[in-house]
Amino acid sequence: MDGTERKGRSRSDGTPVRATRIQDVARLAEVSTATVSRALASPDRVSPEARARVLEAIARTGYVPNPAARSLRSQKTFMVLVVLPDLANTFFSKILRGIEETLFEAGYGMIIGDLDGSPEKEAHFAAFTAAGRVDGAILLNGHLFGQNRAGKGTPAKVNIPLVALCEAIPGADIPQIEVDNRDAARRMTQHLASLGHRRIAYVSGPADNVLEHERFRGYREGLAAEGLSFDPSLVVPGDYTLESGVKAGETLVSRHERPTAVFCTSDEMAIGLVRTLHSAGMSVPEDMSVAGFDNIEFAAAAQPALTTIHQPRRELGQAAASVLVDLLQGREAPKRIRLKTELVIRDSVAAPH
Amino acid sequence: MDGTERKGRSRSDGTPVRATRIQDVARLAEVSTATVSRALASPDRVSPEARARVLEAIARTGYVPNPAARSLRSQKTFMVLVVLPDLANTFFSKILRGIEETLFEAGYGMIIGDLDGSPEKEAHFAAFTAAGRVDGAILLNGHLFGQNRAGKGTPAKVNIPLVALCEAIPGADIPQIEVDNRDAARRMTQHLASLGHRRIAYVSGPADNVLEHERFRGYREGLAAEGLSFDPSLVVPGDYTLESGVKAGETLVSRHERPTAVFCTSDEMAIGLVRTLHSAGMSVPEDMSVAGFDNIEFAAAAQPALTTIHQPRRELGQAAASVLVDLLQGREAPKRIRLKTELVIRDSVAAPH
DNA sequence: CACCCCGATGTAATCGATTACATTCACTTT
DNA sequence: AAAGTGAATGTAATCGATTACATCGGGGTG
Repeated sequence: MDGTERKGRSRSDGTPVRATRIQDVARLAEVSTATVSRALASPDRVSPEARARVLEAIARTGYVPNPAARSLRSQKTFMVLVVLPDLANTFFSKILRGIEETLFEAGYGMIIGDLDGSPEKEAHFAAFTAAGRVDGAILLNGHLFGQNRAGKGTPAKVNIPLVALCEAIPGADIPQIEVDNRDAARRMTQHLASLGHRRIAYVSGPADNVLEHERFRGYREGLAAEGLSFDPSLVVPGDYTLESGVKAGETLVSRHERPTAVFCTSDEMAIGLVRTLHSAGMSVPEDMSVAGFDNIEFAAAAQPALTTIHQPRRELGQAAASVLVDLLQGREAPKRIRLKTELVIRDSVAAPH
Repeated sequence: MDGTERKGRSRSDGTPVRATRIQDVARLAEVSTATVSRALASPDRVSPEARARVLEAIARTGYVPNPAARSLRSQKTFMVLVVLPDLANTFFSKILRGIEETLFEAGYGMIIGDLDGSPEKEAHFAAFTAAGRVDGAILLNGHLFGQNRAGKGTPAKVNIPLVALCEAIPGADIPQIEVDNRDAARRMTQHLASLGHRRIAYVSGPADNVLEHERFRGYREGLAAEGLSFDPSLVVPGDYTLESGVKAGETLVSRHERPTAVFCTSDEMAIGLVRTLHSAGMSVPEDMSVAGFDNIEFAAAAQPALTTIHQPRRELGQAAASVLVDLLQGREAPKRIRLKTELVIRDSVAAPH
């Protein structure tokens, strides 16, 4: 041993081990710390021999650069924040997987911010971002960090690349990744009409939802394209939850003149609605066809298996992450990406009796 | 203006804004940086007047400490890594929510590591952890970072607090948070028996799964407690997936002497099994009772609504996070926490016909 | 041969907060 | 009154990597 302390291995006494530093590597490779750093960051700026010695030393010591130091100096964290309203919702978690995947490949880590409906948390994550703990963020919540809300104190300005995913953020000038909701709703409506349905009900999402507007527009366009007139009494309000589907079902069952088909703008609502119909002694699709939206896991397992619209969730996540990475690395990125959906035909829809 | 540059607000020209530093606050409050730091970290070590001036200056500038600098100096990141096998699985995402919640309250951020079955990613996250990017980790994957695997190079030793959640890690000396699987399985088995069922089938999880062993043990104990003998032919292999439930259903339907009740060790399998029974013209619970495990979201929405065992997922996450935070802050923490499950009685189980 | 250029490398400033150590000053103790 | 005590604060070293600038030496050019 050469007397200079600081080893990478654990000592026999209980002294806490200190990680190898760039200096240790430099000493071992008999070069300066600058050369070590360069050998890693821009290999073509050092001679092949030096590079080889450095790599050898790194392998021997198991050196890993200290991210805090690196980040302090270079103002980069290689971390991305993903903000979403509800982590427990499968719809999001599949998207998250796509995001994580792509970020991982690009060398970025993913930090999750679950808002849980709390504005306090939203503010926290905004501050978090402003503090420079992440290089960029993906927003799944349809808000821009309470930017335009009445908040206390100086609303820390967020100056890093942002990407909006799924939920559009009105008025924000950031790239948006989404599914073509209008087109999807139109296609489903036309699918129902093409089977012979004339009275097609629509169970909506929350009225203030941007997605909802698009889907509703698609529904009306679909009706028009098939020469059907729009009947406001066939629109039943919902909020994407299973419970609201149950309620919508009750509304429809109590009607004199029932629709022959119902287009629900979420699978959960469709499943709730089917349940109500069953309780009322009706069967699906014989007495009424029911279509959903999203193609969640259980759409296929439901009884009857649900005809619905598949959203490419993993791909949505990948696309958003990939746009963000482009922005982070100074490349150009499209302002808007619209992914295609797919009509998934199963058993809950049939021709009217 | 006093000539010293560096403001917190944006300049009219396009110069990128630099965040306020502790020095800016110190100057404004007319104290040293040390006093600012102390005013934040240990308020009782500075005079009330100084503290007030510092807080005032912080409020005016919107100062947020630079985490990289703080972390470099203090060797703390206030980040926790959560490693799990599949982010898209609802079972995990609800747990995640509990974790995030608790970590958030304690001031920690959550980084997600989705393994996705790739050993490469596992190694990456191990290195990630070893590099000191997080203060601790929660493992949901039943592995200890490939610690005892044949890997290339020096396997970076992980020296930070770890907590195992749900999946036990055999031989690892780290705190474990789990549900009492054995007790739960025993209770469900006894519930079925108490309704009069004598032939109770068991659809298992993967044979090498620690949880599975516990549940199987509980099943046998339940039988014994009710004076029923164990019949190996009533054990059908599964792997927790819906598809394996479908298969298990086919196996059972083809039997001469069918069981009157089936206990599936996951809800997904139970749902798949019910589907097969329906296709075979049988009805549940009239012709056969079916019970699940986990109480996933759709257990209640399934047709018939599934009798199952509820795992307190959010609480599991909270407990794990809270144990980890205790460890991180140098407090004592229990070596093992077992949360109680709940028997959820719905419609898929009834007395035999 | 003198000069310039360029690639390879080293030296040391820098990022921003924490904290060991030093200093100051008011007040108590003997 | 001298000395000691302790609270409040300041000075500057420190964490570890990056990188602007300096240096060195070899090869090409006039």
